[in-house]
This record gives sequence, C-alpha cells and structure tokens, in this order.
Amino acid sequence: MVPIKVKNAEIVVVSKSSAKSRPASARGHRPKTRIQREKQDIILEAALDVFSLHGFRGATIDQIAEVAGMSKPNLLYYFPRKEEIHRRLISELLVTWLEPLREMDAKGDPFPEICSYIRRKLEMARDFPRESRLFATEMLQGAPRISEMIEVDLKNLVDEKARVIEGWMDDGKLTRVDPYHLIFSIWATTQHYADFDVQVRAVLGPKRGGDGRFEDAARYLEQLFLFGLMPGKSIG
Amino acid sequence: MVPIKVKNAEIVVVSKSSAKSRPASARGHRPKTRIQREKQDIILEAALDVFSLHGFRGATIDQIAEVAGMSKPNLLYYFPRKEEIHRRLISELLVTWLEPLREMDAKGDPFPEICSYIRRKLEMARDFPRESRLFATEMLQGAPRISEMIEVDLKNLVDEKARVIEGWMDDGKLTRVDPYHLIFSIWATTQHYADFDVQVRAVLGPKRGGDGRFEDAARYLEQLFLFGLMPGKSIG
DNA sequence: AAGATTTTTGACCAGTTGGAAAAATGTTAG
DNA sequence: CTAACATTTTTCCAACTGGTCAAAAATCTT
Repeated sequence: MVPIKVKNAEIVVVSKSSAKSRPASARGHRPKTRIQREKQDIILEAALDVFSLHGFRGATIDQIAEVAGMSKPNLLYYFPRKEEIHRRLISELLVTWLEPLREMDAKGDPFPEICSYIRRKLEMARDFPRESRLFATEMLQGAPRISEMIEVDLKNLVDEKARVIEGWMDDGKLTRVDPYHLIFSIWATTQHYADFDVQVRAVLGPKRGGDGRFEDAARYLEQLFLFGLMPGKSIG
Repeated sequence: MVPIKVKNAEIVVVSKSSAKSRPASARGHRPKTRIQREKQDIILEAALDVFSLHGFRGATIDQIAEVAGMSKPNLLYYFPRKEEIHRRLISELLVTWLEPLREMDAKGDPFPEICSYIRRKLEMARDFPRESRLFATEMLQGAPRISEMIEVDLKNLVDEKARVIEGWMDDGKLTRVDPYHLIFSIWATTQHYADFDVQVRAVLGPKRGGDGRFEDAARYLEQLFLFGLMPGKSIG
C-alpha cells in the first residue's frame, strides 16, 4: 500500500480498465461477443416481465436482476442504467409491433388484407402478451419515453396506411369510414385480449376462457369488421 | 421511565388514543363529519391523478400528499395505508364504470341500446380518462386487488347482459355473434380513447386530434357496430 | 503458465419509500 | 375557561431505491 504512487497508478488503471472492461453496449455500441449478447437477452427477457407488469417507475432493478438470475451490479455492468434497458425494450418492440400494419398491402383486396391484419394482431396478443402490456403501460403513462417515435414513425406509418384504406374506399371496395378510427378500432379490439387478459378470462369463466378464446375472438372480429365495412348497405 | 408498569400503561394509552383519534374511515367505517369527507375526497382526487399515471407501485404517498396539498403524515391520518386509498378508488370506480352496461335494457331495441351504450362509454372516456386509466393499470397488473370483484360482480353483470343480447338475437333483431366478445369489443374500442389518448392524439395530428376526435369516434363506432351487427346480411 | 482482459461480486452510498410516534395545535361541548 | 377530542406537524426509522467502486474470479490470449 504505497501512498501516492499507488493512488495515481490505481486511478489510471481504473479509468483505463473501466472504459475498456464495460461491454460495448454500455458505451452506446452493439455488443460484440456471443456471451454479451446472450446475457443482454436474458436481462431484456427479465425486464420485459417486470416492466410489463409494473411500468417503468414501479419496476426495480433488483426485481429484474432477480428474475434474470444475476446480481444487481452484474446487471448494471451490461446496462449502465435502468432507463437504458427500458429504452432498448421499447424501441425493439415498436418495430415488431407495427410489422403487421406495415404488411397491409395496397395492391391486395381490402377484406383479405384487413382480416389477416386482425388475425396477425390477435396472434401477437396471444403469443406476446407481455410486449403488448409493456406498450400499454407506456401509453398509459403518457409515453414520455417514446413520444418522438409515435409522433414521427408511428404517425407516418398510419398516415400511409390511412391513404391505402382511402384508396380502397375510392374504388368502392369498402364502406366509407374514417380510416384512422378504423385502425384504432382494430388496435383496440385485438390488444384488448392481451392487456385485459385477466378480465377476459374472468368474464368468460373457466369453460370458455381457455385457449379457445382467441379463436372465438378472431371469428367475432372478422365478422364484425367484414359486415361492418362491407360496401353498399342501407339501414333497413 | 418505570420498567414494566409504564410499558403496560403506554400500550394501553396508545391503543386507546389511536383508536379514538383516528377518523372512522380508518377503522373501516364511513366518515362522520363534513370535514373528514371533504379531506378524504381531496385525497382521493389527488390519488386518482397519481395512481392513474404511475400504477400502484409507481405511485408514492408523498406525491399524492403533495398533489392533495397536505403533508404525508396528515394524509396517513385519513387513510392508514397506501393500499387503502387505492382500494377505495377502485371499488368506487367499478360501480360507476359499469353503470352504462347496467343501463342496457332488454325491453329496448338492440340498436338504440347498443348505440347509446357506446355513446355513454365514449363520454366516460372523454370526461373521466383518469378513471379509465386507473382501471386499465389495475387490469394490466393482473388485477391483484380486485380479482374477487371482477370474478363475481363483473362476471354476473356481463352474464346477465349477454343473455339480453342473446334474446335480441333469438328475436332476429341482431346478427348472431358471440355476445361476450361483442361486449369486449365495445369496451376495447371506447376505452381506447382514454387509455391510449396520447397515441390517438399523436396519430391524428394537431388538426384532427382536438376535441372533435370523440365525435368522430362516436360516428365511426356507431356505423361499425350498426352495419356489423345488422341482421340479414350475406357476403356479397 | 503468465499476463491481459472480461465478468462477477460484496460492500457501500445517498436519496427515497411507507409508515410510526409523539408532540403541537386547533376545535368544541360543558 | 377547560377538558376532551380532532387535526396537523415534526421527528424519526427501517427497508428499499438506483447506482458506484474496488477487488475477486473467471475467461481469454499468448
């Protein structure tokens, strides 16, 4: 334990080593090694569990670390701060979450396109409920961490697809309705089965609340939107 | 500081005074005086702000107290614990929240009944968005504090109204669809405008995202459900 | 095997959290 | 006025929070 020299040496070493030893992600780059990517995936998985259940504020690093099976400092070695984990989760989510809408094709016919959009969204609600809930909690809290993304990326995509829908209506293939609210209603009805899952299961009861509920929902929603949007109806 | 006797005396006094000085609500009864009811209402108002924004875990007593304009211990004088505030909010909420559904009348015709149900739900989404979000956060978190209520009260009400809807369908007044999923879709589409308000406004943009969005939504939803559920259609 | 690097851990910290105790301050009935 | 009660504030605490740090352990390189 030499007095000054050691101190200086330590400081130099520390600053050097801490900059080098922290994984690339912590410095804003993509992870390089296989193990780093694996660990980060484990953390993101655990974080998805916790964030989707408690929201950003209600989730704690300790909880995430426990679910991920590692110590808190170890977790913080891969993600320097809580917000970083959340940001990664959200931004990756938005891409895949909007994929079904992105696939809606102007060249197709409206009803097959809309029906398969509904189906895909319902499948996502069934297979990735945590992602849906994460998105929902973020929205409920006013989307403070993704306001830019929804005001730009999301809006542009919806604007584009609204024009596609309007094109179908111009061709007389679809009842003329507000395309934005049409998209909203598809989002709402499909995501409902992920976000309000507890309620849905409780109301349907043990017999009907099983795995079949998604098929029932798909049948109902397709019928609703099919009849509801079919052109050339008059109120009888 | 007498050893044992004082201890006993203290315990007696404490238990007596704390039981008497704490307002009735804290002991599970209704508040008696006007001032108590007023203060509790102020607290509940503030708590609604905070809980609906951050969920149960993310909300802090300090925040609620600050919004309510009083000190934390003072707040805790009226509600002995955080959970108590939340419980009160939720249970009061559920009653008013289900009122529109309760009003759906078997003796009426289906389309006026369903349309006015949609309108009422939309009005609630517009006028009481915090309540809607509080309900949503609770659901998203698995409804741990109201599981009993939704499994009994809510389920019974929905079962009853599902039978009403089935009655309409038996009379040929309504396309035959799953009544439960019909109710879900009305819940989802209407509450969407409260819970995902940020998203809705961002996507609609400044021009269309103003106050008119609820009227647009009402028009669209009425049309969707009207055409979607009108009997005697065939796929053309 | 030695050295360099990456990963993991335990101790720690300052600020926040839900909540308890008690003292101080009203308020009101006799 | 004053005793009994209702309300509010001050003080305090133990547990938890996000996050740091140095050292230990594991891994990789040569």
